[in-house]
Amino acid sequence: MADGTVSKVKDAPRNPVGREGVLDVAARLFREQGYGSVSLRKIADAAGIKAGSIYYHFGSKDEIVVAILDVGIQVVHEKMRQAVSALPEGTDAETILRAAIGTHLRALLDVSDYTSANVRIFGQVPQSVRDANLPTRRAYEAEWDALLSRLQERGALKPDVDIRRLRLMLIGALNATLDWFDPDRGSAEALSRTYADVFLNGILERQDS
Amino acid sequence: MADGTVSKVKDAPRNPVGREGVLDVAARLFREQGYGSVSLRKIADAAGIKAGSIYYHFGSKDEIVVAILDVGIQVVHEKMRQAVSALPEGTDAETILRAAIGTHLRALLDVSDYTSANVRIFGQVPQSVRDANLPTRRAYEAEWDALLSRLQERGALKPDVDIRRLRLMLIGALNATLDWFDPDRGSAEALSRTYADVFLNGILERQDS
DNA sequence: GTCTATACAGCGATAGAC
DNA sequence: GTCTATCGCTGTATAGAC
Repeated sequence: MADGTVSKVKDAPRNPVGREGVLDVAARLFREQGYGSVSLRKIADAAGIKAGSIYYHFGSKDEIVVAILDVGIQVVHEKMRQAVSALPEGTDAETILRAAIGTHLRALLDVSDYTSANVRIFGQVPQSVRDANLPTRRAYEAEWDALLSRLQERGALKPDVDIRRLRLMLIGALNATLDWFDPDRGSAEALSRTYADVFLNGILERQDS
Repeated sequence: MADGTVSKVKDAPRNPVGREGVLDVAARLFREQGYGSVSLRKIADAAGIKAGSIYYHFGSKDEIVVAILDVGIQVVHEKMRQAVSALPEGTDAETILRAAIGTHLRALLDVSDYTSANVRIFGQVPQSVRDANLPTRRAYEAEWDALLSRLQERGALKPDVDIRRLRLMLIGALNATLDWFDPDRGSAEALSRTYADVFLNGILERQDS
């Protein structure tokens, strides 16, 4: 207080929103309402600025959307990689898969508006925006394919399942939870356990033993 | 030709499109492009009429969408019920589930623009439209819940899985195929077999035996 | 970095002729 | 049953002041 910097006490809530602030607000709105229902005016309103001001930070609406889509994948990719590589060498396949599934599902349902916005609106945005997000997606998909291939090669997964198809089924099933997940009915953590149970062992009661 | 009816030979391709024709065209466009990208002008163009003419058949755009959503569920519901009830009494649980899964997936990927449009755009339409479609959806969901409960009661399914959650997981996973299914990489029929394999028995290689 | 003001396109919807 | 013409609204985007 007694140093050289000026501490503004009044007008405190009027600090600049900035590029980050716009992105955070936009990601939340896209997650909640989808692509078509969220206009630049709505984003500006929620951020506490005027619509025209957005163009100081971004060249177009598409530029905002691409940024959000990329961050959404990067967040879940990074968390998934860390969760798996944090496991001790020689960890069994079941534990590895449960970690990967749990991390993806928590990023989607608990952690990141960017990841959930990506899953929610990817199918709604213009083709050019989807194309811009593709390299980032491919990298995350490759991470999953590498993980699943490793497990299949060491004999932990059934040998006849195509890895690409398995990854599409798994990620697709997890992402679909966004449409109906309700934290009041159970945590993302508990849900991820159920998904792992079903994918790993199936739903049929086995009559052997 | 020699009877009392007049057979117009000229102007043959100019027959009226009608309510059905508009719905068919709209369902195809919604399936292909999503809700936000399909305007009444696009629908009219594809149907070979002018935008204003649509209002002779429908009171609003929402009315078109609700009609398509309802038909989409009714088609897959009816086919699923028929496929299951066509099986002889005493059919084993695995066969029943494979029939239900296969029917749902074929309706979605092969048979009906209405069903695929429903899955594609349901999350994009206004709340009022979603609400209008809810009763129809509930009926289909109840059909699945009844089927799964029957199988669980007769001891064919693991006893600890919540039926509602299992249905959400199953239908969600199947519907997600719409985002990536490519007939050039394999038929819907083959895909449904893989889904049944995974859901029934899981992906882990079993070390017993 | 944000504001005001505005241009311009496309949307759903309506009215009346044929 | 379809056409033409048009209205009002909302969207993205731009220009220039502060």
